[in-house]
Amino acid sequence: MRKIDPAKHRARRRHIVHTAAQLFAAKGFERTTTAEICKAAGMSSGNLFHYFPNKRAIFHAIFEDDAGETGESKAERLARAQAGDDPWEALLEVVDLLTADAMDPAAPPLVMEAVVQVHRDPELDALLGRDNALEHTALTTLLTRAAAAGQIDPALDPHDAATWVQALIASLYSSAAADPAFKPAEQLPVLHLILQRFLQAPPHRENAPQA
Amino acid sequence: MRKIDPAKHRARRRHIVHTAAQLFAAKGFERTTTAEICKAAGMSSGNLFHYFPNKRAIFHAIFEDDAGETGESKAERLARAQAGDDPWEALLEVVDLLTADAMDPAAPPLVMEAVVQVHRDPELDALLGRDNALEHTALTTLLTRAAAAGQIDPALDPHDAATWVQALIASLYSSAAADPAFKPAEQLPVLHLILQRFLQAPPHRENAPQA
DNA sequence: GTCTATATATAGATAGAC
DNA sequence: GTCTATCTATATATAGAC
Repeated sequence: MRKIDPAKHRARRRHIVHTAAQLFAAKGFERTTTAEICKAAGMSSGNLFHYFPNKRAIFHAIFEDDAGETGESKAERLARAQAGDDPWEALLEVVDLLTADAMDPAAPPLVMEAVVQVHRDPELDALLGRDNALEHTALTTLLTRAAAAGQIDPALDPHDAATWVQALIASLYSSAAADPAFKPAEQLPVLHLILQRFLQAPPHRENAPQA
Repeated sequence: MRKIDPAKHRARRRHIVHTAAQLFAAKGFERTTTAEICKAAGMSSGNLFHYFPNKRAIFHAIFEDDAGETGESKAERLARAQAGDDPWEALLEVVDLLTADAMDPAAPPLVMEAVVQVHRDPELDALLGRDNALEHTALTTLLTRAAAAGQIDPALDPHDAATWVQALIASLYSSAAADPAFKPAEQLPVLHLILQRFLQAPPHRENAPQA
């Protein structure tokens, strides 16, 4: 029986998405032409549009949370990291998970491109909004648990703090995208330091600077 | 004598730039057409290109540091804020200066758009690079002085810390651009808190969480 | 599934009258 | 300085053969 081979089809899609992602990262969405994608992926225009209905769909596919052949999806890994017994340790694991992608040189420009496109593309907005909500919920839960366990400043609003943890992680991407000298891997320890000092309960102190 | 009126010419340019900025913020650079800018600015295509050689030049003009009719340029205000006697106070003033623009709803999307365009536009890269270097130098100087005055953690590398202060400020823009629920004005106190805790010398503590 | 060829649209920029 | 009219290029997407 030789119907269509869905595995082959998926692999071909992946190849297109991967090729296009490099181009989108380097040149942006609108300045990357479908002709360039075709050439880089080694196929014709007619064939490319056999796999995707339009250019935008290729961009969306970059951000879809597919599990890959071997590993878990990001949502699954997030759930697992969140499940740890020690809330502070679990928080650090989640942070590591969310910062890992920043080491891929293509990721920061792609994320910036997505932020810019999100206003003009409700479908992408929904897609990334779901991701974002998932992360925010995980962080809020962990921060609440960490506060209850006396590991962080109980005066912090967990919801606001989670938003800022996300913002700090996003800094890794935006700084890398804006400045080639900024290397996420090198800056990770500083990010950890900032998170620790921000979230930690401040002990009593005498000579604090006045804000 | 009725030569050309340079003041009128500048005002007309400003009008175009301001109009275009709103459109670029809402729809991005490439998806905003010169025809739309013409219509919104109330002029013809022929006339628009009498003021600017091309569309990109309009975008550049948004980020040029012109003093406005009345006030100082941003570089001047930065120099003044930097000159204060108390380094910590001066640092806060510089931070306030650099966060002020984030309250304008058009600014965050414009900044994101600029980050994305900077890779494809060496001229814009140079323009924003100068700005960035100016701010970084100011912050590094102040952080060095503050460390010498015992106001912040002397173990921090002033150069790295300055980079992160900039990253934290940039968070205000990128978070606002990515999430409509994020209001920079409301989040400013949290930013100050993070800066204070990050930069402050940490006193000795017993029950710190382990990183 | 893959190709070649092309329809269709729309953009940025210019020419030249007033 | 401002306009109308238009040139030229290029992009996305489709049609239809193999």
